Amino acid sequence: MLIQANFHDHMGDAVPLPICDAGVPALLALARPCAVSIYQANKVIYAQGEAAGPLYMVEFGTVRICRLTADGRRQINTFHFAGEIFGFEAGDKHQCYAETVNQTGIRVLRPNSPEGLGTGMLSIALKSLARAQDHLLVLGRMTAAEKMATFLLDLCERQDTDRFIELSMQRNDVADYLGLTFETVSRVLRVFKDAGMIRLPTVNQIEVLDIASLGSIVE
Amino acid sequence: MLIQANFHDHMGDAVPLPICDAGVPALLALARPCAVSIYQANKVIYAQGEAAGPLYMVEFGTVRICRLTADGRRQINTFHFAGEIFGFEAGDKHQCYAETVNQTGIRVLRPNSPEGLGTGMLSIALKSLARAQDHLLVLGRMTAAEKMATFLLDLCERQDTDRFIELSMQRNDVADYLGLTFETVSRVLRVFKDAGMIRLPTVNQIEVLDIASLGSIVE
DNA sequence: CGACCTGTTGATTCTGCTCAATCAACGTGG
DNA sequence: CCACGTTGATTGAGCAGAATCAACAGGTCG
Repeated sequence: MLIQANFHDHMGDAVPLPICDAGVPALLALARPCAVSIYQANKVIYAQGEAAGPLYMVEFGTVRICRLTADGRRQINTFHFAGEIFGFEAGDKHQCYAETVNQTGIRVLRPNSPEGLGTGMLSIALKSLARAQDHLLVLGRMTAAEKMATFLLDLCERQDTDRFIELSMQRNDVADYLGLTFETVSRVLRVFKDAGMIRLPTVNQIEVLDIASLGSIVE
Repeated sequence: MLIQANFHDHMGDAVPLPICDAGVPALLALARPCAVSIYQANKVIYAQGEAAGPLYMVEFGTVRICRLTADGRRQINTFHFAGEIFGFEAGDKHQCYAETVNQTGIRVLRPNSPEGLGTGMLSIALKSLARAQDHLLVLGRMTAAEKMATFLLDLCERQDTDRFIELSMQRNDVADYLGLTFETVSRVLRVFKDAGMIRLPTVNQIEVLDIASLGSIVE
């Protein structure tokens, strides 16, 4: 079991490990291979306002990219899972902050040419943009049930399963991702369960029983 | 006055004009200079699902980038004003559609190198991403008044004024941009007016009387 | 003039939030 | 081993903010 660490600790306590396996995607051959750091849960990878620089790749675990309002409300823009890349910014400062959700391995990608990773980076940035645009529709125009169904279907796709979802984040994170409260997340899951669409074997597992019905909620 | 055209007409009826002024920004010197097309209001520039290809630059007027849910609810992701560039996509198909809001001049930018506009395009894509991320926080975690105040302040910045806003879009567009109904937009504007923060000389003009108070709503 | 469109305003409804109690899982310390 | 505290999840009751439904006003165009 993971040792739950204090919430807002910084990356200083990450444990850098000299793991350098050769299985890095071809896209990223341009970057200098770097060690993987292992972070415990709820550790800050970079903070809002911090100087932006390197890119990061998730080796295992889950990362959340967040923003806060002045009075502390939080919006999670995206979750990143194994194999995904994050950390690019328009300006020279991070306007979002990145944290680990659970125990997570992160590889730093330092471009070895001054102008960055070039074409590969553009393609990744455009994918991020597409994902953000998808999410705008969800946040702006969907009901709680539609948001939740969209989220579950997205997880199914990204975890490459049509039945068993491992939920690495907790209700609070899901709520802040979908623009809801954690109570509403809980209630909607119950509705889906009562409708026979899902099962909840444990708190962190969701078994999808009727993917078609979930799909029909989103339409 | 503009001639209001039918809603979902396609770009076939755009009037291509052979205007080729030399004032194109340095960033875009890589693109073949093209003619400017003049569109009337509410014309489709590209449709959802259509093959993505060229970039577009707004010469004058306003463009909205939209998505629809299956049952017709609309989310406007961004508005684009003069000088701004839009039209890039992650895949080979447009996942959003672009329409003119009012009479608008659009220059098509066809990259003359096969891999596109390169570094310049990355920088533009990252700005779009940053804008989308800002908007996620607005849609997910702000109240109607906060959304509206954020929108007005954003318009002030982008129109480079701290008093007189020319509102090129109508209430319905603002609502679909902020994830509200047009009635709510109307009501919130009235609240701001009654509070002495703004004046509404005409339906399409907003004079900001107390920018500090607007700012304090957003915090 | 009448038809239509956009915007404003009012009345009512309802979705999702707030506040609060309870429960289960887990760890700690006597 | 059990009492206790903590944390995350569930559930309930009541409320509030925004949506919906509806009426109406002002402007434009045929």
